[in-house]
Amino acid sequence: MKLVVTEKNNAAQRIAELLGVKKPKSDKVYNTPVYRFERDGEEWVSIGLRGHILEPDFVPTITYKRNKGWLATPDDGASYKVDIPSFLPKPPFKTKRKPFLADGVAIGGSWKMDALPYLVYAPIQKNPKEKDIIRSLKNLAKKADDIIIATDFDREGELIGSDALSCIREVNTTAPVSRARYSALIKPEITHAFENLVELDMNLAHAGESRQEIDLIWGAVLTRYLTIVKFAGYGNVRSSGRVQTPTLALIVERERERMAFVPEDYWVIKAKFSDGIEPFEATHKEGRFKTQEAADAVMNAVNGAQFGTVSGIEKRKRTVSAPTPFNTTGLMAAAAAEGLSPARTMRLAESLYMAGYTSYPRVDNTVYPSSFDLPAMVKTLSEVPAYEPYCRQLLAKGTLTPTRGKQESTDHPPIVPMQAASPDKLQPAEWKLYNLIARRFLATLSDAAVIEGTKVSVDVNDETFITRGDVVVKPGFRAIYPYGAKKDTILPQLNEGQQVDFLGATCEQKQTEPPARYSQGKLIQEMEKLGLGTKATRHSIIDRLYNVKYIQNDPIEPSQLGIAVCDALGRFAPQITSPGMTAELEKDMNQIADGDKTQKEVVDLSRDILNDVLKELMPHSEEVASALGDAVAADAYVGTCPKCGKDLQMRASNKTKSMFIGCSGWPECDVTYPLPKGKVEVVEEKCPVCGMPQIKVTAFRSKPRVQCIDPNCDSNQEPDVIVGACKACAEKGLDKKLIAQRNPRTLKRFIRCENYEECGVSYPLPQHGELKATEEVCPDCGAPMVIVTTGRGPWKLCPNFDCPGKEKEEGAEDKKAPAKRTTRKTATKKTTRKTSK
DNA sequence: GCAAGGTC
Repeated sequence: MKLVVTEKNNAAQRIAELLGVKKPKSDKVYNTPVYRFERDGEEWVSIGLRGHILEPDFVPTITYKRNKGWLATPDDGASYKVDIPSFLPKPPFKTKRKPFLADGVAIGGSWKMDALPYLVYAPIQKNPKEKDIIRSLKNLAKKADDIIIATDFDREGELIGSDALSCIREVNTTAPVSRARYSALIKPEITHAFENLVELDMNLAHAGESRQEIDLIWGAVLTRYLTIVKFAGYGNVRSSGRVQTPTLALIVERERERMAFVPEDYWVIKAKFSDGIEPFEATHKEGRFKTQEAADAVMNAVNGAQFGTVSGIEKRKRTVSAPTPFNTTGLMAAAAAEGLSPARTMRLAESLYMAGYTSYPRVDNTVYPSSFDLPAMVKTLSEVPAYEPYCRQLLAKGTLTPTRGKQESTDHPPIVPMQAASPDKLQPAEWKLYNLIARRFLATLSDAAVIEGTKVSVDVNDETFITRGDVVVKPGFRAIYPYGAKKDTILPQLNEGQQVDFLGATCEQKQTEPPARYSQGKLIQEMEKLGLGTKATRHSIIDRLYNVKYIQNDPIEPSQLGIAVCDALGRFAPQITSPGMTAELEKDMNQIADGDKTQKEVVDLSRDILNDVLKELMPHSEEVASALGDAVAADAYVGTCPKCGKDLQMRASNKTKSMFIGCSGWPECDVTYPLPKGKVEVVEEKCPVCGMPQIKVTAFRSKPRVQCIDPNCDSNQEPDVIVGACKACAEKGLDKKLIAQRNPRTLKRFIRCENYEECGVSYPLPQHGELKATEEVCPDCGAPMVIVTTGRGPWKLCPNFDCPGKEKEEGAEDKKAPAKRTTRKTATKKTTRKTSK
């Protein structure tokens, strides 16, 4: 039996389909899907892994024996000798604190300062990460006479394959192993790869493994250092890493530029004209006036004028080149403009690739390989009706000359369509992305677009105003690729010397703007430029920075903590804050892949460098600790406590983890304020009514609002509203009112009967928006209807969560989307939207 | 409780 090992399940299935003479049989081995098929009269089976199935970690314990030296004791297997440099003390250790190292030394899992120098040199073992898959793999491997590693064709793929092989070798030491290399899951590629099998490139796998080890060692040592130097409780990890820290540094650097920026005033003058048919606007030719005097002089000069004269019309044609082939970043940027986030785009691209519609989505290359049969690919796309006429035009041109991007590599071709698709075969979002990729491909084979720009000058009392218009005269690639194209701005038909009505001018004062903060999309592009992370990981790196609270908001700004971490590492561990470390690592990995260096050489050197870094960092621990402490306090700072004068801070409840504002003088001072649901930011302006700090609250899908933190402040008082009579009490002959009110402590708004103690009638209410009573009662349950007016307009709703009318609606919805039992809150929301006018 | 890299 021949065993094919792929990186993921979908690839295993697809390869089985493409290689098998008949449809492959889906089977399961210990819950892992496998695919059995027949080829050349032989039995084959393919299994997909789940990316990396092994994970590196430190050996948990090392031991020092007087006569043997340092020994590592891995989780499984015999202990072996370790090179711990002689400058590190041997036990028994003399430290000021309790001796932390005894004969059996826990280093791998130790979060103690004293252990860090040893951690730098701790040996690394590989632990199983996907136990189920490993079990299935071994089970199949026992029976295999031939093993073909068919993981993705890149460095990590080679590593994943070699990890799989080491698992296989534990149960099968003899079966020959070969490697299939392919860069698209299509028949010609796959058959070619399996008819031209090569060897697994162990050097390349070792290059990948050194990346894993260096990332782990540096990441773990620096993360543990930052976390314990100023321990802030479990769940408060201060992380650092080869990719995330330089990325953070980019954000911090941009913030510094913004802080150093001195804005300058300038003035812009715009004038309105009309040719008698339609109005148009023009800007004074000066553009930005540096002084108000200069601007005023122009305003005075044109003041009272009735007419302007068209003093010049310039027409100039310019060409816009066809776009270059898509690599991952190019695709993400173009898709972002169509409303698909980077993460979503990659998910969709992966599934299109898996289904064989498009080529491998994780590429840097932007140059088509010469092996591409471009006319054949265009012919394939002409099966899509919407592209057919354009494809015919392209093919009629004869030779097709594609555009080329700046990045050229041979690992994968740029992202291109592999077969025709149609909107009914794909999910809407998949089709959207396929459409983008297919049209982009056709665009790269097309002529440039020609655009005619018109510049019109209009003089008013010797002051010249200018307006511009654009019209496409030869669409070229624009005919098939409308993305990112500006709409034509068409000017009225004007002639030189023509008189037009002058409808007045306005002068606007503006200020020059500091460099903009990064958006997530821009940051990803910047990371790519610097070689930070991979196409598959950049988005998750940014997420990580959000999670450890180094950065906030979008566009991204650093927190004080983020700035402090960056400063501390920049001073004492500059290697980790610069993208240079990644560049060095890339070089080293290439040398390992080429056989010019060994994995051990590279990793050992990296350990020595980290050792030097740690020697810088450790003596400055107090400094770093206080800088981090101050930064955390600054991030949490809300204002001054009215009772004791200490700082009010954002805090998380120990029990519920929910946020509130509390005094830093606790437990001596017990001042607290509740926080409403949603995203909360402290604003600088104090409450105009009571002078307390204010917060900006952005609740889910609503506009932000600013409010005083003190629930008892007059600005937060909302009169109780009588919304109707209590039906339950009325049935008992009592005349009781239902009152909409807020809990003074939690600020939660709800409706309650004034006789609540006895009847227990209460209804939930939306927390925001102005509330009004109505005369109506709900036809389904008799509860009083209310109107809530938010930024999105007024809604009329029945507040009763258990209203039978809601059951009806939910029931109707359940048929369409079953098993969506929503929480109380969202259920209320859903219905309120429905019943809105 | 760490990293970054795969994949889901």
